[in-house]
Amino acid sequence: MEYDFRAIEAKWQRTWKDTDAYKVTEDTSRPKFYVLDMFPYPSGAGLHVGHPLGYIASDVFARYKRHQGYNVLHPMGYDSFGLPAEQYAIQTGQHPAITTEQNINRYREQLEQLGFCYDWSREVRTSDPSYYKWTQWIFGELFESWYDTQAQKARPIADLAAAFADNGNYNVHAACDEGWWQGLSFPHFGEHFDGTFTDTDWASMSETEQQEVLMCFRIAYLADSEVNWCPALGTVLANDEVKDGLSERGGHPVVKKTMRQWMMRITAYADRLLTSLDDLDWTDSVKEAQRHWIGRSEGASVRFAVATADGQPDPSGAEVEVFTTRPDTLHGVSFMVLAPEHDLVAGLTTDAQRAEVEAYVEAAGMKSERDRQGDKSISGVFTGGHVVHPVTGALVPVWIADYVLAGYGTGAIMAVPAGDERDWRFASHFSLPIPAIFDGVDTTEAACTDKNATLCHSGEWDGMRAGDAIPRALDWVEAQGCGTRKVNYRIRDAVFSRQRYWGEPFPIMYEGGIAKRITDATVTLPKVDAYLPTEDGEPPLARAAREDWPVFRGDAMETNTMPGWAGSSWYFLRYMDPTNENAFCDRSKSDYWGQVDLYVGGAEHTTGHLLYSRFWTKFLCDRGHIGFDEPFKFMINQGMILGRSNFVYRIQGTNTFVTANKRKEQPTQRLHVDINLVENDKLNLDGFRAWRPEFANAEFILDDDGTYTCGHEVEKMSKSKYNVQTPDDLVERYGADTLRCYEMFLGPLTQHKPWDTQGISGVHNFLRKIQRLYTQAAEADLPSSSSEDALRVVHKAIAKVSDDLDRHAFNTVVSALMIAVNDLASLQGGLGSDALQPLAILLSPYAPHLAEELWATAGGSGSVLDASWPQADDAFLVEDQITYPISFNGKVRFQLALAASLSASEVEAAVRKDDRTDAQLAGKDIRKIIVVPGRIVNVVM
RNA sequence: GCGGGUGUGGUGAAAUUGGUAGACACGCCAGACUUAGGAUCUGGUGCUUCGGCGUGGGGGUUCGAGUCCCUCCACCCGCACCA
Repeated sequence: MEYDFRAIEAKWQRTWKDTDAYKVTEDTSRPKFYVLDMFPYPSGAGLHVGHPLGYIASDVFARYKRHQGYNVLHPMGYDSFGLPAEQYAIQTGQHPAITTEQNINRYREQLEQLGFCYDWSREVRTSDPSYYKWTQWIFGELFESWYDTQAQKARPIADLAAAFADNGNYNVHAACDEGWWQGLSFPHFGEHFDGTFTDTDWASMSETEQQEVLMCFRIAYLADSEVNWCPALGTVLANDEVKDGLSERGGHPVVKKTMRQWMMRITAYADRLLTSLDDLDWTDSVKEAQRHWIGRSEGASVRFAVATADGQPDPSGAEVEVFTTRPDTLHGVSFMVLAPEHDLVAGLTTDAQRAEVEAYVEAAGMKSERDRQGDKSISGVFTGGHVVHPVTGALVPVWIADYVLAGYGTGAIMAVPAGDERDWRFASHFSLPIPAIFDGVDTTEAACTDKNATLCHSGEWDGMRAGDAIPRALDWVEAQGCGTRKVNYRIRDAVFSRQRYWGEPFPIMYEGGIAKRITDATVTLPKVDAYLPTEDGEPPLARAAREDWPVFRGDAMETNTMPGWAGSSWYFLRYMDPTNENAFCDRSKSDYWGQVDLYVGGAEHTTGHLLYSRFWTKFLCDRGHIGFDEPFKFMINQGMILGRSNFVYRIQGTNTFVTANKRKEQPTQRLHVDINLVENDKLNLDGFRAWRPEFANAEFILDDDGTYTCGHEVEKMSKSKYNVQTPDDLVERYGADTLRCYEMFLGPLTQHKPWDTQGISGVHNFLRKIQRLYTQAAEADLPSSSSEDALRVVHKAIAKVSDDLDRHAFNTVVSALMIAVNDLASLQGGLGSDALQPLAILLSPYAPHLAEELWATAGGSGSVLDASWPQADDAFLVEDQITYPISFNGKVRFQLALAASLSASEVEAAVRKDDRTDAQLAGKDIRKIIVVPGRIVNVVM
């Protein structure tokens, strides 16, 4: 009987739909399991075979867990705000919602034909108002919270206002920017204000002033931040869109512009984001990326007094603060370097140096961040100013250079050329002194960064190992009052505003210049006449008049939108309670479903996503909205499926194409050819001529057997390389079950691997073969008990498949099933329902449609979906005889079948007795015999 | 430069704790059935000078190493002047 996959798959997909087979609800009587895929951005191109790889793996696992009795949550949705739909809208005027809807429909169709066990009733779309209503709500909560650094958690902003009213900010430990009060100009905050205020001060402030103070402490806050502004294009550009101060597209001038932006105080969570990584079951590479992004380093903040012209500490108390991880090298400081943007540059610069310094600062300002980072050449300018060395009292010249970044640490460094490679290069380039501070190490040719070096010329630290001197130096610096211990982070607060249309509007209105949260309605996107920013640089939403806004409050609405990561930072929670209109997710539901037990997605571009969703999860936990503070307990990153491109070779200047085997005979041009015109690297000549008009009269130089062999190469799948394989074609030809099994069979999930359509036939044959087994058994009236040999095969498979799935080895499961089927086929009968029913269950995570069919054939009742996962019976796994490989000095020479019950010494005796042993010894003595019971025997001669 | 990873037949790969390297497939070769099917079945298929040699190269530990240690090389990914 034919394997009619089309009929089978259509039938079961209909049945599942009709019976709501994949609908899940909370059920406290059963353990839960949450399997999540990284939801896709629905692009216009649809899915290619690479996309479903992770979805198939998670689907297999979800089904496996269901068989094991878990209540499995396995949802799917769309990250549907994004740039491509907006760009399309700018070009065509079509509303991005329409484009998005079309793309989603296409995705849904493609996903559904693959037979995934998603509970579609839980689908979410980040661009849907019923979803982004709650993204806005979370933003509102962030806006109405501050971070208590003592309690190490977020708290309501009302608590902070109450504390201020009660006792000023004396005992308040709130995360905020250093010098948060700078930029605020209230009567109470005079020139010498140090950031501390009293309850009386607070009470004397106006409403507006109080709000301005509170804004400095909110977790979601407004602040001035520098962006790349391109007036000609009327838009803000990302750093990588700017080259040499000009826009990459069009070559228009770009200027740095300070804009008021929404920010997220993720820095408050830096330490928790770092430490809780240890408990996550993620790959080291992903965790390392998180650690690097957070970039924690321990050291000291050291203050150098600014020197007056006569070399005395400036009486105004002006100081340059630097961050260093190597306070032990303090005696090696021979100069100081400030970032060109540093506040004190102007003040330190002497008149003689002013022109040169200003030119350098201006040039640095013109360069984009990216160019500055890409340029490794050494440049810098002496300011003419000096600071006083806190230990030696010596004058230290101050330079500016763009290798010092304004955005990291304090934007200033103490340069120790003997102990730092960059400082060393700078010193030798400008012929600055390189004081020797390491005993017996010549630092005239290179810096010494080894912490095992011994210090010298370093006062009381002489003779100490540098690494050991660090804590001493920290104590010393603190005792002297010229510095403090400090932990520095690389991570910056995240800019949360985008000047885009197709994103979440902020639930924020302005009243008297004060930003206020809108709580009485969902702010939906207004109608606009174009999706571009306005000419004076306002975001697209600023095009909307008051009446264009479905919800308008206050004097003005916030016109920025949220960045792409807003909606994806919490979507895993919405799946738990997708239609709740009163909460983002009911606490009882998030308590039940809890953390994601298995998160599957690509490792590319996930560092930010993971960081932000971890941040929001911790915040929601702090505020009591959920009961856990890490979203994804365990994560697998699937590898990319690469395309296999085919090439034809055109002889230069002709319309003649030469087969790959003969192309070396003349100069040729290599052209991508559509893989659909190639079978087994042989070109379909007629198809090629019909492919494009210019090839209609193509001539060919063929192989001697009359065929045209194409060249091939493994590359990323892309339309322009004509190597895209869609799942649709393959489902049509082989069925979803075959495609599912094949994608898993291809190789380890986490590895990148090339797609090879040829191999799919092997998996397809396997499914046909297994169906034949069942039909034959059914024709033999399906006995209830099978032969012992058959049961051995099945129980071996049960053990292997269960074990492999438990360690997420998805590829070897298919092999194990193939082996079982091959073995059963060669038994020629003896198959009954006690073998065939468990086998159908083993198959069902991979080939759910066929498994349903086989389950029914094998006399199973109901759907296979809820059949309990079979247990391997040890009685069928133990062998009574073991064929030992007998090796001599590690080389296997013959096999010896022995009873499995024999002890090691009995095995040894049997080996000694065997005639073949004597032959191998050839007169030599046996020094030792190693017996590994059940495994191997090694005779040492 | 730093961090992470990978390296095994013609190809995708397997080998879970150190115990017969190459399972399972693709491809290829030969044959059968048939005559044109994207069909099915059977057998073979790491290399070999038939002694052996083989998991990127070299060294080590071990009775025994793809697996552990040292070292070097190649490739891929991420970060990249982070003080």
